[in-house]
Amino acid sequence: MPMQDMHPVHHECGDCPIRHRAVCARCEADELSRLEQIKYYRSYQAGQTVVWSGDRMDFVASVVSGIATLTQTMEDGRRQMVGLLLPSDFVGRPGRSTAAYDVTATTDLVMCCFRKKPFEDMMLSTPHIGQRLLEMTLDELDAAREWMLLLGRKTAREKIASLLAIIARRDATLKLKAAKGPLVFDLPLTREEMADYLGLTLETVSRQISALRREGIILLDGKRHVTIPDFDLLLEEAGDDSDGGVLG
Amino acid sequence: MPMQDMHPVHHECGDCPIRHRAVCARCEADELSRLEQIKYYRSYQAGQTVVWSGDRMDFVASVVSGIATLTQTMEDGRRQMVGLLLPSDFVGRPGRSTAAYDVTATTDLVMCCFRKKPFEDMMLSTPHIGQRLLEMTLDELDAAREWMLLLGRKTAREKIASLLAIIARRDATLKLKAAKGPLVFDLPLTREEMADYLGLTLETVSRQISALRREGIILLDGKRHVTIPDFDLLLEEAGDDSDGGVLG
DNA sequence: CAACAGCCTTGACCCAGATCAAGACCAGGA
DNA sequence: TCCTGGTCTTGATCTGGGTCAAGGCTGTTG
Repeated sequence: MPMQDMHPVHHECGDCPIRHRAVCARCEADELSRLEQIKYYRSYQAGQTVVWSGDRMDFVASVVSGIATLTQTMEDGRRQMVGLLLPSDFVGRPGRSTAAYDVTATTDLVMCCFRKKPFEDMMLSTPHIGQRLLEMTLDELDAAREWMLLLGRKTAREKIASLLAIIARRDATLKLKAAKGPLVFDLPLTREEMADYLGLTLETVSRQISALRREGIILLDGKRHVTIPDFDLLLEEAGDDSDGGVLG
Repeated sequence: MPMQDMHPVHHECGDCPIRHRAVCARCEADELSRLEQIKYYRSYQAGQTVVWSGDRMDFVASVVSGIATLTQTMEDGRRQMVGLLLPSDFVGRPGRSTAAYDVTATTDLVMCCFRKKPFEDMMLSTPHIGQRLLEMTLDELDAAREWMLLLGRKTAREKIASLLAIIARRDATLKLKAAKGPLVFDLPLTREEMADYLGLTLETVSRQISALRREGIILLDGKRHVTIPDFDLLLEEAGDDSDGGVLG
């Protein structure tokens, strides 16, 4: 086993199986080494497609670095993003052999993969992993339902504000930053990708971002670099009551 | 144990824990009797609220008969349905003590409940149940993602056609009916509830249903009784490519 | 350097679906 | 029997966001 693939039992690395760091507290060296044996890495360049909907997909994976999206496309080309995968998020479904969505790398992407069959075997023999996976899936379901409220009932302005809040919050979480003070980050999505996320056109996305900038709710440096001087102000525009975190 | 609560190991009843009939093939009499000991029934009238979002919820449950909905509401009253629960569907989240959504009975409803603590204990000692729950949650996540495509990108007409297709399909499944021939069923939702499902207003729902009726794609007897002479014709209007089942 | 390609912005106009309003239908209660 | 309230339909009008079109900005390639 190469050096960089070894780590202690209670490691904190981002490439662990199904956010493995959260499981480690109770896991055994034995489990870990079994996971080590079936894992491998894959890298993709920004814009590359990981799998197409309907393709055979014989692995599950977790995002190590970079950002990936899940999208659905109708025959006439209308697209809807249905998942946004940030580092530590899980991709793939145990018990299914073909991908249900297009998976695309929107930035350079590294994933930690597990061949499906051995992974499923491990799930059977190691209840922790299944439990952790259930927890993560339930979180994703909650996020999807928050997203449904956004798609069905929010205005364009509220949609943009919500998306910026989601990205800002997740970015702050990843950086382990304190909640207060202005938030600064780079948008990981193009205007078109944001439109696909929000059920809008890219023109509307552009217009609403310009409006928020004009009104001082966000600051823009270039097209991607965002500063949020007052997060509460942004949340007000988003129309959220609960400010529970929403993820991909 | 009262007579009506006893059943053989490979029963087919609809009130079983987390669609228990699907687990039975591999479950033991022992497990079953433990489940029997922690289960109880609750009934609600049409229109009654089961729990409000934010309320304490110390049970998980599966729908025995009738229909329930999960909805989210914004402060100004905009509502979005985020789940439609038909018989055998599961409600509640292990590991969370308050409800995240309003749960409402839209028809008379019977649920088979399990107090949360003993249910969670059982999950730990009985891997089957956790596995089955993971499977069901993944199905729900897929359904939610299909729903997101509907909310974000479909026209009003496509939304209505999709909803009718979903209800017709699930209804046929519950009745174990053959796929061919005209489908006949009663709409379990008011126009307003359909609107909340689809991210539309009730007027638009009404107009689009009228349009589909005028064009012979559906037949209406009264306001609720629907006949679909040709299911494929309906699917065409729905704009679906995959005709995989979508559920609540 | 110019030419080009991606990405983004802004304007002008249009239309699907929201909003506002009026009434139809139907079941239940007095 | 007539009310009454809930549900549904239909019409008239309005508007948020889509569509079409014309550039602007920036980085890359020759």
